[in-house]
Amino acid sequence: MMVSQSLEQGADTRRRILQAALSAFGHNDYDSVGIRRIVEAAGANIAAISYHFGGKKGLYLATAAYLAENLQAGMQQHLERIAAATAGGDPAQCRRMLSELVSRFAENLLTGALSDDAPGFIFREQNHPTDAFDILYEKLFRPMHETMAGLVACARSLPCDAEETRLVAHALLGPAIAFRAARTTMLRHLSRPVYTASDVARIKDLLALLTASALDYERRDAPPGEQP
Amino acid sequence: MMVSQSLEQGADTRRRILQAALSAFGHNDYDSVGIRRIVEAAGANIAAISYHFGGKKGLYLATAAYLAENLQAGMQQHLERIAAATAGGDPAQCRRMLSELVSRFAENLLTGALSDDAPGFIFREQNHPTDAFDILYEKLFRPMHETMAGLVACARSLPCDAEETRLVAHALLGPAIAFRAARTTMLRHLSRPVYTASDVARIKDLLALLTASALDYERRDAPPGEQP
DNA sequence: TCGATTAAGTCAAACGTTTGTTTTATACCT
DNA sequence: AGGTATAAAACAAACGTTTGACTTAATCGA
Repeated sequence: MMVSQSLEQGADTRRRILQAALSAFGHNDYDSVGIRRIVEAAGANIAAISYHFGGKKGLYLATAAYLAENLQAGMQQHLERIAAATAGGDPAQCRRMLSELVSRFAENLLTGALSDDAPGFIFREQNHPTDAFDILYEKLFRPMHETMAGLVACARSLPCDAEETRLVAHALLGPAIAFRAARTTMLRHLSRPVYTASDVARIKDLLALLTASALDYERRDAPPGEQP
Repeated sequence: MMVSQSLEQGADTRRRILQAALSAFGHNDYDSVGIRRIVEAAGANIAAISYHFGGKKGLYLATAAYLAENLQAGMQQHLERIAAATAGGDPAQCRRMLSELVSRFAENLLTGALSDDAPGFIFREQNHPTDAFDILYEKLFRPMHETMAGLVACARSLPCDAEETRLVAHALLGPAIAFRAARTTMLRHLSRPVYTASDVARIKDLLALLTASALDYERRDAPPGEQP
């Protein structure tokens, strides 16, 4: 246990501070969070922030990168699997995968390991973009959108980069976003303090159905039989 | 102009401060906004906040009430008209009104008079509810949700207070919310700095179609003819 | 292998600035 | 006179940052 104590001690402190910072910045605004509370929660010293991250702003950006990498790790496998399957080009399968992806996206937002800290960070960056937004966009939003757009394009026989494709892909993620971004409102509608496990299950199933049905927009007057 | 100068002067200062506070709290976090900047923008003195609102927290709550009243004023007419028509109980008409309401909701979020300031305020209260959330919920979220739930219940022949009804009503607002809450992301997807007028028009039309189509969830295998 | 040197990391203390709030004083109109 | 409103100044508290001393581990020359 004595080998390379100082070699890893710095990295450990860095990680503890990042974890504390993610929790703090996820639940409170940037200016509401004092670096004193962060280092206190991390069991470190105030000067550690200036030393390891160059200051509070540097810590914030490092936290964004830390968050992006952790979230990306939990999604990349699904996105890659879907991208591989999309190459086939079967619309029916793309519709199924779209429902599954939206459902899984909702689950990550509602019960994922980072579902407590990440949304607060992300939604703040949407309203008040800083340099952290670029990190989140490249590592999270863009890959997610590209995958969604690919599925929508396949399912609706549209060009991948068509404006309609992008709008639909974004809109289809809306319901899942709403259950997390407006969680407090939804919970008050349900007269409930938190989402229960069965709530999440019902939401997931409902979103899968709504997604599949919404994909048929502008086609409701078409013949009922399911053809490619 | 000389009558009751001091009687209205106080109210004027109050209103100017509220307007400046709404703009400030809508674009920046609570702790990022200094009361000195607010009174500077409002052309008032620092002590005016303590005098008129009892402090910064009192100003924030007053701003929430001010925002809620202004937003409510722009929606109540539509909600009342819809509520009156819903009493008829025609599912086909309810579906039409649902699409129209979602479309109008999106327009308010994207181009309304308060679309600059309000969303930032609202989304922050969703992530970090304070006493201001209760004000917003009672005056905005609950009436909107009740109307949506009523339309969904009528369109799908469900009880008004059924859990499914509430979930669907919330989910159907999701796409509109996504185009504003994740506006920065969507704009980057479109390689555009701001939504153009035609963007908003396309989004409105698309959301109306998606809403109508999504309402047919779990029924796609049913006979195509439209029956009550 | 020993002693000196360098670098990394942590720590308590103090820096100057800014925060929201309060106090004190001054006009203004009834 | 008396309440209303604004103004300037001062308040303690908290902010992010910096400083210099201290410990520890690794490196180097002899």
